Amino acid sequence: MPELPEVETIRRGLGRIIVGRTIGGTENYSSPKSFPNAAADIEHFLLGATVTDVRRRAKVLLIDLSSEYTLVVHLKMTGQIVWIADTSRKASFRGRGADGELISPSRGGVEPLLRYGGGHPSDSFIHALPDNTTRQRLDFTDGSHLYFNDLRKFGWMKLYPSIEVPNINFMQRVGPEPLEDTFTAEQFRERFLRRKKTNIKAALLDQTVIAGVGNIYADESLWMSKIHPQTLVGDISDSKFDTLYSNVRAVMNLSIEKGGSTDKNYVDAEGKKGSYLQFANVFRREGQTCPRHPDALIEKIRVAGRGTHVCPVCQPMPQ
DNA sequence: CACTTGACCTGTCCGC
DNA sequence: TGCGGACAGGTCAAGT
Repeated sequence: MPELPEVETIRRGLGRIIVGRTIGGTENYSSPKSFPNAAADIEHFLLGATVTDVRRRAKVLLIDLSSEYTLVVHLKMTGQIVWIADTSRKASFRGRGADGELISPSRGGVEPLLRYGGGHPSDSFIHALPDNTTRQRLDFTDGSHLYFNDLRKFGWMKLYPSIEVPNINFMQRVGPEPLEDTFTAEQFRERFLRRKKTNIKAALLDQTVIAGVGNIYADESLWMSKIHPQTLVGDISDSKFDTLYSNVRAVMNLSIEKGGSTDKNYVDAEGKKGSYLQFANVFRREGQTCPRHPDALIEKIRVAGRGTHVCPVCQPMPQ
């Protein structure tokens, strides 16, 4: 689920909320894979530690602790990290999501707190946590909680000594951050040209080429750039690469501005949905007209084993 | 080595 | 309404 903009949105929210809070307890909900550290490590390096920073690399969240350990979190497809205030106060919560949609207290709920999501967007709701997707709970000493929820159990969180984080296999292999000011169009093109014989969609999804692009932003940036997803990397001109470079960055920056994309499961650190999909041009819009070509209908095809959305007119199939 | 496919999980949706 | 199969935003291991 979460791609770079979603993880970045969570990072910003968590950074505002949990830095300075101290972890007093934790509980696993029958899913050892979701938090596989040994009990002794949890005891020594998690409990009693204070959060000092929340960082992001690619789609991975890095929660730094005063114990000089870092809680590394990968949400994979359906993971959520949701902070809930002191439940003993049973405060009702009412506010607006990033898309302006009213968040109302759950019907008759005893603890109408912040979790939002699951199910269809039109019947979004808030209910108390934990729920049946909760895999781990962290308890702060001020009475607030951080829930790690993950329907499909692909995601995980794991404690590493902070100094070891750069040596994790994924961190060694992952490509540069595409939104960094120092990342240039030339570097972008050079990285992709190491994958000349694969199609551009597979290359965009390959985290060792550049970091952070997933299925949504791959389809959106290719549509903006008028490139068919099955085009071989080696067949793309330098000027098209410049266009794609700009559009990958534009699409992900816009999504961060909109609080990310919520299709089914994604919520930010406060349980709110993102609104980027309202601005999407092709993703999940098969059968609708292309914004550039009122006569053309967006198609859904399969590329690199993934559902892929294209306009057959502005993204003509390579021969 | 470059590239593709299947596996990891659970839930939902679609066609018969 | 029930049932089987395909599919879902990510990554790795194992295969060609």
